Amino acid sequence: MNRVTIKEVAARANVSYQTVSKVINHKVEVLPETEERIWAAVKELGYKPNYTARSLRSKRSYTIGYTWSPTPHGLTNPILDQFLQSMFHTAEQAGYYLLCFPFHEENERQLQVYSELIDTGRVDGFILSSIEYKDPRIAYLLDQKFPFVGFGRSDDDVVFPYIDVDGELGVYQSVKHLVEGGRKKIGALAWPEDSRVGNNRMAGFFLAMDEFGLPVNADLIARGSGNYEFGYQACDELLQLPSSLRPDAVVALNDYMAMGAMAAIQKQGLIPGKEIAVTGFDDNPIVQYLRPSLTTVQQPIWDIGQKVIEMLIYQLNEEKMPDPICSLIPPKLIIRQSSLPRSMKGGMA
Amino acid sequence: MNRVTIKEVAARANVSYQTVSKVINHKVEVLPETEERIWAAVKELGYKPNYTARSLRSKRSYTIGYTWSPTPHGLTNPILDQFLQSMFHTAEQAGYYLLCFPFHEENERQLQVYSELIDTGRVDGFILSSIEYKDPRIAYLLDQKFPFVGFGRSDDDVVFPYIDVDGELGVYQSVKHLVEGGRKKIGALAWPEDSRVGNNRMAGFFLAMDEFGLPVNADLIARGSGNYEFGYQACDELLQLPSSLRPDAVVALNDYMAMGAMAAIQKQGLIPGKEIAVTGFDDNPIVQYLRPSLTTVQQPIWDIGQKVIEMLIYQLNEEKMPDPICSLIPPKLIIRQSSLPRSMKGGMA
DNA sequence: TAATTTCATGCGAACGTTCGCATGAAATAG
DNA sequence: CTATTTCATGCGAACGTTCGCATGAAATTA
Repeated sequence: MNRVTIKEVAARANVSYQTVSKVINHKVEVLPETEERIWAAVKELGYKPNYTARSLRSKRSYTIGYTWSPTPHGLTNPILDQFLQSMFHTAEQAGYYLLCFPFHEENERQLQVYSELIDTGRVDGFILSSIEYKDPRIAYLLDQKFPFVGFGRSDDDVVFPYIDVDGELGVYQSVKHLVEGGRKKIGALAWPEDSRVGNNRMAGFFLAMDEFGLPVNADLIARGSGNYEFGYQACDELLQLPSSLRPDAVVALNDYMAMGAMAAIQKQGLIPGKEIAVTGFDDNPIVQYLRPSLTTVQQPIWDIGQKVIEMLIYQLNEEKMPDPICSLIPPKLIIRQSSLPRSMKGGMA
Repeated sequence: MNRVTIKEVAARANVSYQTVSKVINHKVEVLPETEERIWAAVKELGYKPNYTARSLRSKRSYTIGYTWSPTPHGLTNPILDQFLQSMFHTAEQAGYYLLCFPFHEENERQLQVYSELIDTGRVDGFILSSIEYKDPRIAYLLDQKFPFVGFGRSDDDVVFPYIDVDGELGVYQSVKHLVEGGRKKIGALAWPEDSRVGNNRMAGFFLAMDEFGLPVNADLIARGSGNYEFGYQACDELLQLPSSLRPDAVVALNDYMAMGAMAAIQKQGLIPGKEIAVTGFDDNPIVQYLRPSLTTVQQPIWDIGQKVIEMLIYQLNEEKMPDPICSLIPPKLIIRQSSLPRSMKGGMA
């Protein structure tokens, strides 16, 4: 339990301890002979530099702070595990670790934790997710000039480093795929209009509808909490519409709503992917097993976790903003059975 | 960005900085008047003690290390988010944060990371999960006398602090419930015999079968990787058995296998919960939405995360093992449609 | 009134590094 | 052969705390 210090290494290598420090940190060239002696001593004694002392002197904690909004009850976060693991791995390679702390819904309390971590010197930077419009954390960190990188965007006029999935493109691809399958009356299951992520994804819906010359019918767009129940209920209501209005496809902004929609369709004795196509978003592993399996949009989570950390570490090392300061990652449409093309007969009618 | 130090506080309060330290840490009694002056200065300057300096001197990092085995591809970990959040909250209340680091499958590399964190003084203790038989981390940490608490057990003869879900009780309850519903030929979908968690849960199966006087038929017990595909395939094979042998209920050791089993049953034109009952384990939020909804065993994850942290902090503060050194938490059987009682006619036959 | 105890606060040192400059020997130049 | 440069290493200080003991004044006791 008694730790080896740099002085013991120095004594064994017959140099001053400061020289050991410099050699270890590659701050100076010494005689090959000396260097060898030092490394030998390090190895023989099993010396590992004390993190705290190093951190105190160099004013770097080699620690990255992260918190995220907990999954609402009744859902699981399909990307959390992979996102965290990819960040841990990328950070470790650069000699960093992640400090995870609780998420507080209340803005003031939330900021308190961030400022605590900054003022006590526990972290060198933050990764932000669960970002919304007017996110107070972004204003605060920009004001403090404290390094951070977001997974996701905030308001368009706020400039900060982030990586985001191109949700617009993802939904655009979904709609395009549906149209190519002969679908014409396309509905959507979305979040409320104050959802940053939701609006981004819906932009792809509107763009595609416009591009393919399809009318957007406001009655076919339902907004609510993005869970299974809402998807079920909203889709059930769509199915009550007179057959002239009833959608032949439903784009859901996440997989849970899509699963709810599929259940509602099946309850009516219809088959998702036949009478009514359904698409989701996220590619929750479970959806490949549904009957029919769900067409959805997959986000390259591992890449995102990696990039987000790399961007932050760039900021820490170079002390300037990354260039480009932000980037969008294209997601991938995974086509399955829930969006089979409309039979030719129907498509030509 | 210039941080306030304890000396500035001292200057403003007209005392020595050491006195400020003592007052802040409640190490000494001073005149109420002086104390007031100090706290006022702290507040006015917004002083937050530098974590690194404090940590260097007091040899405590106020940090807890944690890593976990990443979810295999095609699955999501239904309890990860809640487990982490509950630990973060509990730790925060005691002034601790969690340091999360990557999981390495290879034993030696894995231990390297643990020893690195210990030797550099980055953490005061660990929480362990994904524990298996002969877990090298446990041997190592016990040998180093480094504080840790496990979520889960290892070999029976290894004594260390842990909290575990009573998987045996959970499966026992499942079987009991099935028997009470008139089921007699009960099969199981399990992990391989080298799975610590699996064997614990299966113990409940055997206990219940024995207690209710039902024969255990080895042909009705399938073992494999606990995913959807295995559940599907194994159950499909059970359904091929001649009707005299075919099970009227299947106990799966997790929800994914249960979902696979339900799909296999449905493929045969049968209804889970009618001809063949199915139960799972974990209460993945999704299973309440399946048709039929899945009977399963729910683990009180929030409580476990809390307890595990409390046990560790007890060790850190008291410098002795918690008493009792380990405890089992009873899980809760959630009864849904996949395990409806056999119709009386069938039950009496 | 002198000796002792109590109380409130101060002081020096230490935790284990990194940083910037100093130093002395060897090598090169004039 | 002296003056200068280069090279390898050493040295003192600092980072911002906490810790243990010292100190001096006030309060108590004899």
